[in-house]
Amino acid sequence: MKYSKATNYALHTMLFLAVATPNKLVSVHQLAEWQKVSPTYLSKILTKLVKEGMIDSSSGANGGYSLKSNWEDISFLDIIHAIEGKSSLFDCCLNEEPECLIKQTMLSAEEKMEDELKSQKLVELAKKIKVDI
Amino acid sequence: MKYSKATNYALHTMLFLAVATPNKLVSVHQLAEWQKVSPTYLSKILTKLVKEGMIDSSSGANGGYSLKSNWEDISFLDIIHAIEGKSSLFDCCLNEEPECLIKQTMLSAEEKMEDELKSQKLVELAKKIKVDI
DNA sequence: CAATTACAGACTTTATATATCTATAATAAC
DNA sequence: GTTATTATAGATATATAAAGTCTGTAATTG
Ligand code: SF4
Ligand code: SF4
Repeated sequence: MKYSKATNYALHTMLFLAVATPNKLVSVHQLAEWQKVSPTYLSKILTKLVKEGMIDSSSGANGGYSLKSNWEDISFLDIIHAIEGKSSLFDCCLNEEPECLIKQTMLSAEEKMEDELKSQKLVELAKKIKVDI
Repeated sequence: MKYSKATNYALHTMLFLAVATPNKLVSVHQLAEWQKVSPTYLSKILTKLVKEGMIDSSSGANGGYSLKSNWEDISFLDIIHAIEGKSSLFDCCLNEEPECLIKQTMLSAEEKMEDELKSQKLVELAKKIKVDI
């Protein structure tokens, strides 16, 4: 069980947009070159973020991607959910038996991780990095 | 990102051993039939648990698997680690940059989940289930 | 010895992640 | 309006890992 590389690319891209160029448009070409990944593949990933309403895109010359105006609300969990989906990490055969203790335990542990990821806002990381620089 | 079915089988098996027959030997045949999974596949999984010192096995007629004497210390995390391995869920290209904020955030969230899984002991679940019955 | 059970390794199958290729649509610059 | 630039979509391909099978071996019991 691992986070996918796609999630990794999404997190890095979002932090890049937040730190380096909070307003300007950045092309997938730049982002892909920086992360050493193919532009078409990264494009697929970024399109998911667009559909989740986290970033804007514009076609044409000097087009690219930019954070949406409400970007300061975005958490790590939002980004991860956009790429990995929102279903539980624990799949059991039948999702009947709501009071099953195994399921409860696994879900509650997962919730602890999600709570932490939800509390980590992109904007806070971006601020810290800017101070470092 | 999902927990593997193997982890699911391991958790179910351990709880079965803890609840139903804390002392007696149970064959993989029984365990596999109960979980509707092939015996040879389940056998592979249980061998991992043997190697991690969580259960004992004995060959020969009337052989099978049983919990080890120290089984009351076993947590969910122990079982999961035995099957999924102990490496982090978050893999980034170079594991340099120890102060990287993305990595720190992901690892600390994962730690929250692991802390919860570590606090959930098999024996406590077994007790609750026995009371229910 | 014969039956039963765990263990080991090679192998196959299936599923998913990762990546590529090609074509289309939108926009800006000229 | 034409051309260059950029995002989007869908089909396809490759790589990797999970899931499961098959076969043979070792250990134990009776
Ligand atoms: S017993 Fe619980 S964990 Fe297992 S399959 Fe049923 S609901 Fe899921
Ligand atoms: S920047 Fe941080 S998260 Fe990204 S690859 Fe480097 S260490 Fe890993």
